[in-house]
Amino acid sequence: MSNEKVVTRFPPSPTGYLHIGGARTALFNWLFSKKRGGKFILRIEDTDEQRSSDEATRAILESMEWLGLSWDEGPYFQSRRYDIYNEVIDRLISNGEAYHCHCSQEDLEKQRQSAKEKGLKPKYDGTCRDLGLGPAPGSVVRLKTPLSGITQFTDLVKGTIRFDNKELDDLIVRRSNGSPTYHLAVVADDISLGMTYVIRGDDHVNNTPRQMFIYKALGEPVPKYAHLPMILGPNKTRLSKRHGAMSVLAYRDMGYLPHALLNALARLGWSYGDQEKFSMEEMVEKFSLESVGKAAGVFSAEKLLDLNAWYIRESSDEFLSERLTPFLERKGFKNLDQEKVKRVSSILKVRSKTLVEMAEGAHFCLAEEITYEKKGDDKFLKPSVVGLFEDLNNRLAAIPEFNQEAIEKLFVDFLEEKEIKLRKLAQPLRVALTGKTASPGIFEVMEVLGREKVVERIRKAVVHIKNKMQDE
RNA sequence: GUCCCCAUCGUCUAGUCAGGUCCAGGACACUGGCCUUUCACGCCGGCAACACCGGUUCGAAUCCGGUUGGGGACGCCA
Repeated sequence: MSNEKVVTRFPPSPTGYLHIGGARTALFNWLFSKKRGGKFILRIEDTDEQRSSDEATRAILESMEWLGLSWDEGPYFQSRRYDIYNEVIDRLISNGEAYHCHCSQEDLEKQRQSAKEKGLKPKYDGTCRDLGLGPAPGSVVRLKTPLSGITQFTDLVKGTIRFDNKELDDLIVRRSNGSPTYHLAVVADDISLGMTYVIRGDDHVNNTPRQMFIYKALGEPVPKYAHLPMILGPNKTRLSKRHGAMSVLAYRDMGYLPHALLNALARLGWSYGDQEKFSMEEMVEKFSLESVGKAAGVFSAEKLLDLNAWYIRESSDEFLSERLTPFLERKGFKNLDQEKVKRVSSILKVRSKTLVEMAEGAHFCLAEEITYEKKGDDKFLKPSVVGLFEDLNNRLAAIPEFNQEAIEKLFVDFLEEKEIKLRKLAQPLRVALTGKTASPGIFEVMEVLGREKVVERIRKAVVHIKNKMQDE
């Protein structure tokens, strides 16, 4: 392992929430810096004053924190670093690497139009390039890019990529309102923050040569690049809000564990043999840019769900009850007994794919009253079980210890005496105790519910059945 | 349109750099069965792919060329 300094960054622009694609870029940068003992920097690219919002910034920070992708430096805000960019632009101008351009936006638009009509790539024709113009109202500053030659770089995931410089035009580095453009700000920041690796989405491949021009004009070393393949929506086109580009926070609210999301994201594009599940430590230890694939991929919500279910199953009761609490509170449960939440978590975790599902499943245990599911009520709460329920209730009230083991023993004797199968009794009882036809094991349910509630609910079920009989 | 990139089961992928051990492995989904007090979990089994064409080679998923298909970029957005 080299002792090369590693500095990576994640630079979202706060024009919307953080979605899957951004989160994966952040994750890969984070993993790479951790793996190499480097630094991970968060930078907010808010140079577009129109579209940036504080709300989006907050959502991004909240998402990063929830995911646990901690940053070593930042967040830096580009909007507060204009001095740096202006200094760089002025240097470019005085070095003759950039020039003032007076072309109007209308002219440029016309140029683009006619280029397209001729089947050419729309690009600036360089009208002002050698005019030696000075600044003027409404003018911009453009970089003087090479007119010929080849620009190439070795992408750490895609290999060598080369561009003919003729394909590129003189990009704007300072807008007519005086603000720096994306390319300029990115390069200036990456230089000033000492970035050594730029790991970003595939959609930036074409931006790379442009940014390399700026580095060269400034006489600065170019960082190493790694372009991650795009994440596609289910329709195989770019992820959009219509097609699965949900906010990271939406996943949180749907009851996903951050670790599950991170694991799913890691496996989208990166692999380590056949391994599917990784602890965060393993992810860091095993991550490498060489094993990142080149092809774009579709994010699978089903796989995420499976992973989430697995991580829930594997989590401790302690951890789960903590995570579950906000979801229970959202359902209106207040002053929760944490011990009880822990116990219900333990019997629910094997059958919950999300925390939302789990909170739903915990209802029977935490709510004062339950309502019977129509289907279960009709099918199982019948007059034929009244006698059994009453008899059973007397015995449940009488056993010394009210735990699973004791209850099960009581049942064995009871069933033998009545000469019935457990299934004859379990389903009606399940409906009586939980209101539902599906629940954790009936003995587990009883223990978690506690003797008092069990006896009460069986009694209420008996009353309920008798009422139904009268109504008929 | 021009440029850049990509191409293994429905999806994520292993295998491709160092061609034979791959009539292609794993996972998710789907599906048959077992277990069983329900629902799950778990276990056993099934379905299912090297885009196409040509070349190199004794031999190609793997190397080369082309075709097709897909994605991305072409902004005073990032």
